[in-house]
Amino acid sequence: MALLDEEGADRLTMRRLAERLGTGSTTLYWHVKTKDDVLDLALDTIFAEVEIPRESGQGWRTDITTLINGWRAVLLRHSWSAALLGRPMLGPNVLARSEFLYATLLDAGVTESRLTAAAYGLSNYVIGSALMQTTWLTSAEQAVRQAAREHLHATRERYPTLAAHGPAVADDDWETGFALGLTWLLDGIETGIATEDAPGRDSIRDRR
Amino acid sequence: MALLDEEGADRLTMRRLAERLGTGSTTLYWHVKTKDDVLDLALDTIFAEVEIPRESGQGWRTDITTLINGWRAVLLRHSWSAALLGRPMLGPNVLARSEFLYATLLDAGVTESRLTAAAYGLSNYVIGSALMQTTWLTSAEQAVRQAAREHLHATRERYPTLAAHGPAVADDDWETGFALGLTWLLDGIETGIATEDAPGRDSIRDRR
DNA sequence: CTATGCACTGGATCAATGATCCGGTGCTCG
DNA sequence: CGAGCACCGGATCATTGATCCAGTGCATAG
Repeated sequence: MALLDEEGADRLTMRRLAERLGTGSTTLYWHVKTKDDVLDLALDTIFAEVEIPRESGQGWRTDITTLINGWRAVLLRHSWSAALLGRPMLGPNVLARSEFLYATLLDAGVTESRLTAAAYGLSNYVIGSALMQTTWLTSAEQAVRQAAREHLHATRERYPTLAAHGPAVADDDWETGFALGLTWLLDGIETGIATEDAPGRDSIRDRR
Repeated sequence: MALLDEEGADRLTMRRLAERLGTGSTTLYWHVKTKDDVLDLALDTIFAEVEIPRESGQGWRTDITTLINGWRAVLLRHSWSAALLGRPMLGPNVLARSEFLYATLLDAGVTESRLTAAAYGLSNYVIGSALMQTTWLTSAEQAVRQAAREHLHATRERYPTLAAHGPAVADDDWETGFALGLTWLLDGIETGIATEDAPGRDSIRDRR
């Protein structure tokens, strides 16, 4: 984790990791089958940092917002993690957060027909956002971002709108933008609860 | 592109690519600086397949929906692409689509304060969705998916909700789920147009 | 017709890296 | 005290991205 946080995913080598641990590189293979296992373990480990709201009594929107924001914060704090999300996440910590997400949505009255859409929508939004942001903050460090801005400026007659109302730059833009999109998704989910439009099927709330 | 489509990103080697092109591996480095350039070029190439709606007259929601759906379709068609999205996308084709997105939103009356949020929200949502879906459809092929289902079933007392209302399996689930989340985002964006809540700032529509 | 220059090619080669083989090493428990 | 086992690591291999440099063929100038 320390090695990943400090130098990024591409600088993680079995040899470097072993050196960091004060051991031989081949020793690692006694504890781990492949390097991918190391990444899978690291990825699941950071999810333990995401606090699960318990019995907050603030309502499902608040709970889910807390979870999603915490998820995003962790992904951004460990900037190497977002690029690794393209692998199956089946670790216990990831599953525990998913369990909470599903349970909270279900408890809030989200119909099963919309349940996966809601859970996946929220997850995908976080993943995409974190991936996009870390792409521009870390892999660029400054060189690529500068080059991007210059390139946009140089070709501004071809992409006038993009050059004028360019992509986010300040940190606040990322924050408020993410929060805004999250409320849109939550509003949509909430509307699905109030207005049940799946005919012939009782809502969960009615069954209680 | 053919090599990537057939065998995936991890099987793309400079040697294999050269062999496929009937040339020596080192020859490639005359035309391309690094392997990353190849990936960047490939990534921008597939964006050319996304058709930009032109003068449809169907309204901004239809146009944007068409663009986003086309974007998603391309990412899914080339299943290697989603995992590569964690790199700066500055190719002309990508920029052209972004330009259209920004311009359409702006023309629809989205205030500048919400413009980046809307554009990024939509983009991030597509990226996250495509990444998630391709992760489960390709990298698993079947083995991982099967293992995941068994694992969920084996530990169902720990994750009861997740096991009962498990993640999407059928193709239709992905489609409808994505469409649903997209409408939520669009609804949120549309609400921002109708109800202007940024005090002291005129909406673009008012200035016309 | 020839010479010059240049776009382009590819075999040899290097360094880094993931992974395996296999012979140790030290601790524990009977 | 000795057997068994969890654990270690040097040597080694195959793969891969990338570079060096000696060509090769073609077009154009003289």
